[in-house]
Amino acid sequence: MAVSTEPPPGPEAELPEQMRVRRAKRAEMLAEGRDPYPVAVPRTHTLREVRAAHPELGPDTSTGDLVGVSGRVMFLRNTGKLCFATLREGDGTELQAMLSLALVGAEELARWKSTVDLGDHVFVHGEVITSRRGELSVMADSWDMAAKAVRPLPTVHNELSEETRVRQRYVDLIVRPQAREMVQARATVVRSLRSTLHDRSYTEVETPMLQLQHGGATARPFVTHANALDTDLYLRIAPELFLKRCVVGGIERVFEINRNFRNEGIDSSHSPEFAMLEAYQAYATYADMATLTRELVQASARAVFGSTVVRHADGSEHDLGGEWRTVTLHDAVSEVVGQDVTLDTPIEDLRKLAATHDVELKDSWAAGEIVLELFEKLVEHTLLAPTFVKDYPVEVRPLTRRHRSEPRLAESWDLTVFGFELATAYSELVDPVEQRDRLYAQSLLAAAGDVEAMQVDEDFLRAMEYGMPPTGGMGMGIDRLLMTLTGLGIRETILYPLVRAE
RNA sequence: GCGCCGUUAGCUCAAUUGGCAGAGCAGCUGGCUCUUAACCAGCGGGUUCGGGGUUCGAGUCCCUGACGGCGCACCA
Repeated sequence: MAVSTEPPPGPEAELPEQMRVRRAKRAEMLAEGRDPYPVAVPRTHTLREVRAAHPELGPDTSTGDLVGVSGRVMFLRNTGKLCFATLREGDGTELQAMLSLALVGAEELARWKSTVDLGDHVFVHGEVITSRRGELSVMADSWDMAAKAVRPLPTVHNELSEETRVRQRYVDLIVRPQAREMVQARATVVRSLRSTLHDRSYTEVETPMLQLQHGGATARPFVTHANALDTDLYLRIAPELFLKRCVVGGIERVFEINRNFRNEGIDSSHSPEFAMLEAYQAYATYADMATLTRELVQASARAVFGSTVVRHADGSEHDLGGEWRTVTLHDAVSEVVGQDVTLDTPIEDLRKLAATHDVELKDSWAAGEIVLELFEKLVEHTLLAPTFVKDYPVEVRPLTRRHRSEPRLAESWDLTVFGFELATAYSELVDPVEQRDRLYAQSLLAAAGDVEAMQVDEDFLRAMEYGMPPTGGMGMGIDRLLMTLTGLGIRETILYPLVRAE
């Protein structure tokens, strides 16, 4: 084998051909004294502004308007003496640029052809015209690089693989309009939620995400460490206990929109970090919170779609308008199994029912837990229209106030839409003595090894002892609200979902 | 955590029983003054996810690891 006279292969030599070519073009520009990354370009109009100023021009028209525009090159069509490029700016607006030999001269035209690649940001100055085909364009009298891309854009005409979309969301945003739309939809929804709550005299607060004790939900937390305090801290699984402290303190309508962290399974509807709205209202009950929740969701739909009719990615339309169905847990199960299931149904009958429907049960389960399991396995996925499922057995809502007329039930509901849980609410437990008993029971579970059980938060109990007014509380997943509105998976609604290291 | 499927050019994907790794777009060279995923002619581009094995010969078969998808379990 001959000895190579080439320099030893370095990182440059190992780059794909297309990246070497683009880096060479960048180097060429520098060698010619041209900056491939100028600090500014003399832009006078956005592409959108140019389009807005000339909405209806016929083919082959000159306007006399001189503009300086810039954008990312999305398509290139070079002929011998006339070049076309489609420029695009951040909001997706596109405008054609044209460069002709007659106007820019041979040297500048050649420089365009040899240095501009798909994906580059370019600046073009010239007259606003329409082409013979009627395409609104800027006919260049000069052009410059605004920012050279050294990595090739993926083919615009193929769908990116789901993994690339998630891992390289910036590329997804460049090539896929729906990705940009999701970002806007999410921002619109969050703005709408805040607006609806502010209209109802709610106060927004921010409570700790790093907590000494985790509570407010049953879930496995992430653990981290504070060096200054030499103590372990938990990333919060819910803001609930701090928001309730706010209610004790007199912030009688309070909400927070922020991230929770749960160290649990990851799938198409679960992310380890997820955005949540929690709202608490003094002198409200779970029924009031149902009305609030419906209004929040419907206002969000109107903010995004201009109507309560939501359009899913598959093209289907669903109307979330009007009143929503409310059904008790037991009635929901009764309907689907075709026989009456009530609080008085003997546990043996429930077990038989589970067996007939191939629902596996744990031996330790009480009647309420079996009914809930029947609901989750047989009913939940069938509830497509928004449905409040209410009045859960106390066994499965250990921290909730008892129902005012049936002590075996808790005043709580889950809102199910398109087969998954979107929100949950309670008439909150405010008796500090009972609260202490229940948290103590949880702590015994924790001591016995239940990683999801709550700890006894003495400061929270102290707050409760000062007296918390009757209060309704509600929690809603923001990501899931976006899923409800768009029909997409949770990883599509989160800009940068957690992914394993490459 | 368990099971099944997958990973091939910059991107999206092919490759028959184990027998010369291909296509479209993108790139490079040349041509073209009205293109719209332009067109015409030509050319280059690969650690077939990593490691090990079987075989005359492995993208293909076996073992192992990484990553991903789906299902189950857990959960909102």
